[in-house]
Amino acid sequence: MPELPEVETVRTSLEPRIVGRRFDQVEILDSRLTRPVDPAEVAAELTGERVAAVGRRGKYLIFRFESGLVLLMHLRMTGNLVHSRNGTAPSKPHVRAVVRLDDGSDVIYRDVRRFGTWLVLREDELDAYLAIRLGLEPLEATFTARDLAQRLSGRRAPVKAALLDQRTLAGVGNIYADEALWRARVDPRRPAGELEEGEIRALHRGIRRALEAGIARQGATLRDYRTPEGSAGRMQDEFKVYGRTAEPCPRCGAPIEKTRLGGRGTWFCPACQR
DNA sequence: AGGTGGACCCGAACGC
DNA sequence: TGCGTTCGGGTCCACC
Repeated sequence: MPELPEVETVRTSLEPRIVGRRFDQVEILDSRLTRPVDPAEVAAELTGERVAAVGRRGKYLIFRFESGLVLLMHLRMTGNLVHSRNGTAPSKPHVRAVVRLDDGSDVIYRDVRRFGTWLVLREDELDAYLAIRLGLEPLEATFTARDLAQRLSGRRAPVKAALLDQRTLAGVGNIYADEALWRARVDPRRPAGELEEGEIRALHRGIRRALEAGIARQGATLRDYRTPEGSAGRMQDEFKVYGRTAEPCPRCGAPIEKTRLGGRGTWFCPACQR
């Protein structure tokens, strides 16, 4: 599932391949992708646009065009971008859109579960759209433990549920939430507002370290995620707790437990996460 | 008002 | 073997 590290890896890989290129042809094969907007309308808007920059905010990819148009893309769970230099779009299953660039290469969007979204906005609409959905960027230098404390204070929801809320901070999903809480030695079931100052600092550090580790390994490939060059990430080999039911905690050796929190599978060490 | 659970999807894993 | 059921997860939305 693409979370911040996976989306950042996609952004980094795509940037040199797409900046300066023009969208020559745009084919949108699944109307769910642009719903409620007609896919033909979106394809027409994007055709002829030249890419000025590829950005990221939380789990969103942001394609900025020279005209001031913006394509805001969310991969959700199984969305996947492939860059094909030869141009020939590989006849793979679940292709939902194809963009032919002016150098003859193709950007292919695949999505098994069809949850991903493409939204076209004007540059001046972007900040407002993102501001109501997303909190601070956890890897920005301006994101401090104090900011985290402020976002968590007074909240009775389990701290993991608060981390999954994208308005608390942007980009942490189910995997990195569990990994960050393990690093911070914090029990995911604790009410967010009851964490002490030292625990907040540890959590702040744990979030950043977990996300940085994910970026350094080009994300985690469990099933669908691939970089645009088609390679798998390696972060799944470094998971401390995620998906490791009954395996020994890498820190204290106690068996990892699985529970359910906020409707999601949650893995933690019952001995050293307090 | 903040918190929670279901809907949206579909392939894989599981159970009988 | 084969079929039906369950699972999973990001975001939105309805409902407490």
